[in-house]
Amino acid sequence: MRELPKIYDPKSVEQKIYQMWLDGGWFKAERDPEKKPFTIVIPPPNVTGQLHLGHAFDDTIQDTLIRYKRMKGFATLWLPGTDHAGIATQIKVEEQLRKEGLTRFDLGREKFLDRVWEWKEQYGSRILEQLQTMGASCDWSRLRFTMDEQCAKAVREVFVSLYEKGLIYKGNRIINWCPNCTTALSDAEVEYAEKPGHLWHLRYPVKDSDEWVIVATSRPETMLGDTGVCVNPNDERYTHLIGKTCILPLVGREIPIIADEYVDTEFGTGCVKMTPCHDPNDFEVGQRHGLEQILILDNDAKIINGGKYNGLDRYEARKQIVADLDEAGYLVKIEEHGHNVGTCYRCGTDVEPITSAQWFVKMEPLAKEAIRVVEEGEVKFVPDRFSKTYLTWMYNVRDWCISRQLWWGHQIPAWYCADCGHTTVSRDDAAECEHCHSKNIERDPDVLDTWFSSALWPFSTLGWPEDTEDLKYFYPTDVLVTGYDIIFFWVARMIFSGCEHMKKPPFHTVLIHGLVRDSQGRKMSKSLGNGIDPIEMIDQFGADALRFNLITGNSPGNDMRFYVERCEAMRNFCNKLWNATRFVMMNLTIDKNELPEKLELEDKWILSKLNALAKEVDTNFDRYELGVAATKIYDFIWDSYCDWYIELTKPRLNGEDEAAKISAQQVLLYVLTEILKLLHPFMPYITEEIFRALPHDGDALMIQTYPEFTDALNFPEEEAQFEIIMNAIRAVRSRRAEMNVPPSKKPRLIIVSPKADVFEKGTVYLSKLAYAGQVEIVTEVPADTEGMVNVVTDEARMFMPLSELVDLDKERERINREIGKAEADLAKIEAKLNNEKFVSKAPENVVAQEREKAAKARTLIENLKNSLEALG
RNA sequence: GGACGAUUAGCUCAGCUGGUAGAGCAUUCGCUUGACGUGCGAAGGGUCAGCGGUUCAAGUCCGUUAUCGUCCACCA
Repeated sequence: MRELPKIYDPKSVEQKIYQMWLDGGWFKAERDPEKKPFTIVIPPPNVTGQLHLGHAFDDTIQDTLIRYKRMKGFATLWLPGTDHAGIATQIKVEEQLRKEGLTRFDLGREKFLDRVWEWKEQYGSRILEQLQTMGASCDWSRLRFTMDEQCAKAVREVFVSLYEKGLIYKGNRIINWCPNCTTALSDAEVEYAEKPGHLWHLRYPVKDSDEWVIVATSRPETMLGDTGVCVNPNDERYTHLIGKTCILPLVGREIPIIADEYVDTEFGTGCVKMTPCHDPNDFEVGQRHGLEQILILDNDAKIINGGKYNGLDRYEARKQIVADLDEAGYLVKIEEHGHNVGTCYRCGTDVEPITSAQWFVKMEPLAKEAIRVVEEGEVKFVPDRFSKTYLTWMYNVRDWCISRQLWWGHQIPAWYCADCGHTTVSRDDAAECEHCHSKNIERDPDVLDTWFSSALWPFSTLGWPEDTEDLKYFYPTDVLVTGYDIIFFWVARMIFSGCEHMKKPPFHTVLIHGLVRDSQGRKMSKSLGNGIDPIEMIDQFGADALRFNLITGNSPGNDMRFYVERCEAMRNFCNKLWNATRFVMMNLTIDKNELPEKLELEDKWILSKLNALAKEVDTNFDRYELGVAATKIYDFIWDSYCDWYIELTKPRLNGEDEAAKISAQQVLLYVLTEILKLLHPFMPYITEEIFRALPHDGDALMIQTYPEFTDALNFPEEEAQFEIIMNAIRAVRSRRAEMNVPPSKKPRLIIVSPKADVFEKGTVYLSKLAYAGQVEIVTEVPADTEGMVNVVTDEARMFMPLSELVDLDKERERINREIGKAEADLAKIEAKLNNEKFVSKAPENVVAQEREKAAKARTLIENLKNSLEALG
């Protein structure tokens, strides 16, 4: 038998164990027709990223589920991979280039992409290695990347088939433009921030008249692109102006005054300047009224088509234009006005609405099925409230802008003919225009939104569009685990993509978790410098401790604060389990894990509790209540097994009776082994390491069968009996603590109880755990108890001859206090039982429970009163 | 403007389908108790945000108010 060190050292264990799992090949998913599949695809982390606590949390949940299902006999596949993360990665490589004094344009597209691939080769596996330190049991043989050949094929197929169905189109529409990333963004990629601003009131003279209109704007510089002024048709102030024109100040352009219901008569002046190229609403109005479109900002948000302002940055232009308007007398007033500014979710730059030719996915037809599968429960969100979030979004979803003016990504498979103008969209790279067969064609330089390829992840990773064996066996996947922050980006798009291309939603459950925040509840971020590195936590406390910290103490969908102290507490728990094992091992003479024929009362108690635990844990897993399950296992190990059961076996282990010694070992070993199985999905490393050290069957703990409830080990009667003894022990300990009696002092303990037979079985426990010298069980109160310390429960009266410590007055006072409390309790219970409605309407077992409580309370009171009397 | 979440012990949070509250940390007291002081035993501490309702019974269900937070939409 191996000797274990006194303190558990995760560092010396984790790598070794992980290697052992890899060598065993147990992560590798096998398609087994005899088994049910259970599949999770990982939310692919950015290939250039580093593991942060959010990943650690997400991945711990997934690994726990996968390990549980694996032990439950499912053919499990946890498919790992990384995301090419278009903008994020491109920015990183461009930063690197900048240090060399280069831009991507200096290199050119091809060379730049080579550099990105180089970067990917260099850093792309870092996050995966970090994932491994967490203990992730991914099938690394199926590792995928959103830019690998297989995924590219899927992307191409999806793009072309959607195009053929008319669900992808190119259009000149208003989109969100990030001037820093110089690309279009989807609506989902814009974050809104409330910022203080102003409302400038500008005077636009009406042509051939002394009149003018005053428009209010928060973006005066966009006036350069104004092609109209709009009022509400029912606004009597302005009806006479409708159809007239005004002269745009500074520019001199003549622009029409139009009427549209869109204008709110209550807001501002009731007159709105129309800039169709740079405001989504103006764009819509402009379309309705055929307003001219004048683009006044280029890709860097500098003025174009703006005369003397050309080349100015948008904010610089604002200053100048306002100054010029003021000088020329067109500025009426400036009001303070807070407003929401859209910013780029990648770089934080203010986003500019710009009309631009981009590719879009037509969402309405796709959303229909994506709504149905959630409404009809084919896809369930846990917690359920997120289905509402999802549905609201899906109901109101607008067309998805999928083209990005980047180089890193899946290039759009569209070729434009210079001769006939036809667009060829093709699965294979086009060599000629499909319409006029001209070779004079050029490919669209843009790439697709990163989320376009992630949306296909649940089936592209399994081989689609090929009809592979993996796809047939593992699709649809089962559970998708992710944070609520990417429901729109990713979950929603996976669902409609799965429905459209696979005719089946990609998973039946979406398990949503919250964000990991710092100890003050702030989001962890680089700029705040409040991030905690999970690798550092693993280094300090072990992966198991980190995992347990993350999985407990939070509820699904809610954010959690991360406390390093909790990691420490969990590290202590590991150590506790480790030392329990040391205890078992140093007493172990058997080499086989089997239960004895004859079970003692305490054996039945612990086995029965363990059995009940297995059942509860199963239920909790079914409901995705992983934290609850983990806490129950923790409590069982620390309280039931360590603090009670191990202590209870000591008399047997140290006694003379060989058979008793063996049976204690057997139960200790059996329960410990079951504990390891129960705990393994949560704390894979330490449990596996301990399992190896114990006598065991099978190659590894991770492929053992998970414990299940069995009638054979259900002993409710014995459990209840043992609880009586435990209560007595607790009562004695409590009394002793109150009186400051040290454990070394072991007085005689006289027990008077109608349950003498139960206590008879418990004398050893009482002497061990209640520090009793000699335990005497009698049916009548002996005559000489006067002046002894009284300990009273509802099952027994106990006496300890510690008369030198007893202050009779204090003792009376204490007992009277206890009587008072017990009587108050009883009064409450009796009030309930005397309530006719309660007795008639409450379920029988509840009423019976109350009756039992009342009986116990009465006994307690009686016992206390007798004790009081006996004091004299 | 709309939706959602939170409000429980000093702090951070659990509490599943309603049956008079739990954990970790912190605090106090005691302990070389032959696995563990990263430990053991004991103790203190909560009108479960307020109000109203349903019910025999409400931290739990319903309504409402307040405070904080998140998301969505957005009127220039």
